[in-house]
Amino acid sequence: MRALVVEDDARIASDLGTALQSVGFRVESCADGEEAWFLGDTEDYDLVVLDLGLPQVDGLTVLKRWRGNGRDMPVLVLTARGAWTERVEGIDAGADDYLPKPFRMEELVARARALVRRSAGRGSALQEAGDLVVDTNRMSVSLRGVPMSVTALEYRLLAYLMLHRDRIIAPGELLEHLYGDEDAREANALEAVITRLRRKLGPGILGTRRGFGYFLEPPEPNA
Amino acid sequence: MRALVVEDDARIASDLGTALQSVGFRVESCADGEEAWFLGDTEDYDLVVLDLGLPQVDGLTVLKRWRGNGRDMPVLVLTARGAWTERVEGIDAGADDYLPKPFRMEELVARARALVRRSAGRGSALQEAGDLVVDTNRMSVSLRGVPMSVTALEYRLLAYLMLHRDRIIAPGELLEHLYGDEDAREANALEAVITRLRRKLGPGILGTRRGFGYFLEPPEPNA
DNA sequence: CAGCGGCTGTCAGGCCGCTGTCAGGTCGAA
DNA sequence: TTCGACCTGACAGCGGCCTGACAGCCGCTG
Repeated sequence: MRALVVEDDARIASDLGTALQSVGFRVESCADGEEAWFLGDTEDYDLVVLDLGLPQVDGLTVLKRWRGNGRDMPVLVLTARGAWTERVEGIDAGADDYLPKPFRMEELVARARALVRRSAGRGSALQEAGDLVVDTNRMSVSLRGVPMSVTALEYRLLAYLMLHRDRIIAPGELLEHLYGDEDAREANALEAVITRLRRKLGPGILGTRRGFGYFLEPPEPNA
Repeated sequence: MRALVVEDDARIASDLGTALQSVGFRVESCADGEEAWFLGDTEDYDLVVLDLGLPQVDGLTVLKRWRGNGRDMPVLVLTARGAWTERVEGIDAGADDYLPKPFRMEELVARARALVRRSAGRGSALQEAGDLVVDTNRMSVSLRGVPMSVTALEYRLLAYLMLHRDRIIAPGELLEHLYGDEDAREANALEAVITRLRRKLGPGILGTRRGFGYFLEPPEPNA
């Protein structure tokens, strides 16, 4: 999961970053609206946490621009306390959820995860695809009801494929998701993870489309 | 367990603090409504003890603000004796329990623990997970029916794992709940506690998921 | 005040599982 | 058949985690 934190208060931004990281997000952040607008428009995030009071360009303006350009990632807006009018404007601008400042980090995390799940079209902590079940609470995976042990990296890979099980994920996107671009790895690192995962999962689960990327096989209609 | 005491009388606040600490709470306190409102909104408490007569902002107002912001932690309100109108207002504001001043410390402690248990969705003071039983009344732990002695820190760690036994707890979250962020410790401090606990508990109770965190092993299905 | 013992954080050392890299091998597409 | 994308077994390094030792702190005791 890739998250963008747009927040000009360095301390809050840092807290947000660590909180989101601790539940599996890879977090990037920026402090002003201009950069936020650029990043949100060019990069692909699974979640954006957006503070409204920003230097240069107001958060609401940024949000409107994104939506105007057809960007539909879930956006969680941080509003000032009691700023009732901001909420209404936020709704119009296309925010997905709100949190008044100051807020509890746990609540933000809970809402963030709910947003991501909702945006993927599922509401449960248990995500299923065919024989595969991923429990985001226990961070565990089970296959045909049998729990299996996966490493941290394997888990993140599986969870990401699970969330986007309706499309094919390019290797570059997976590398981006697993490592980020600051400490990038060779493509072979990803292939190694895939191989190890397949050894555990068995055939017919994790598929490849040569030249395109990886995907989770749809459940068998028979049996 | 983390508790916030909101009380402007320094002596009462001090007594409350020691009483709650003696039954296992990590206590923070503040003396005016403004700070209380901020703390209750930003920090995560398992219990709040709230006096209504406060400088700056009235306790009821603080409580209403919390609830208005969706904070649902259990709040125990201290009312002046015979001020039954305050109770009615308190109910509307969203208090969970009341205690008229002056009160006996034992009663407050009992109600406080009952509140915490209720909010955790477990009605009993006895929490069980497999062979392990934690008695939050006596602050005692027993293993396979045999009582065992644990230190204060070990107890708090166990009680927290017990309360969240359905998921994996990241080391950062445990550090946060054992120490708070104001006097943070290195991760190794937590590891030391874990090691000492495991030495007492024996194998198969306190598990590790490398890269994720710690958890209580589910009970053995076989006898 | 000195001594003592329990509790706990820090340090240093070590183990071992995880993971990236490498060197091939395999397979599909044109 | 050729090329390149992809797979895979082996291996080494890293780092998460564990643990024994030690010292500081604190309450208790004489």
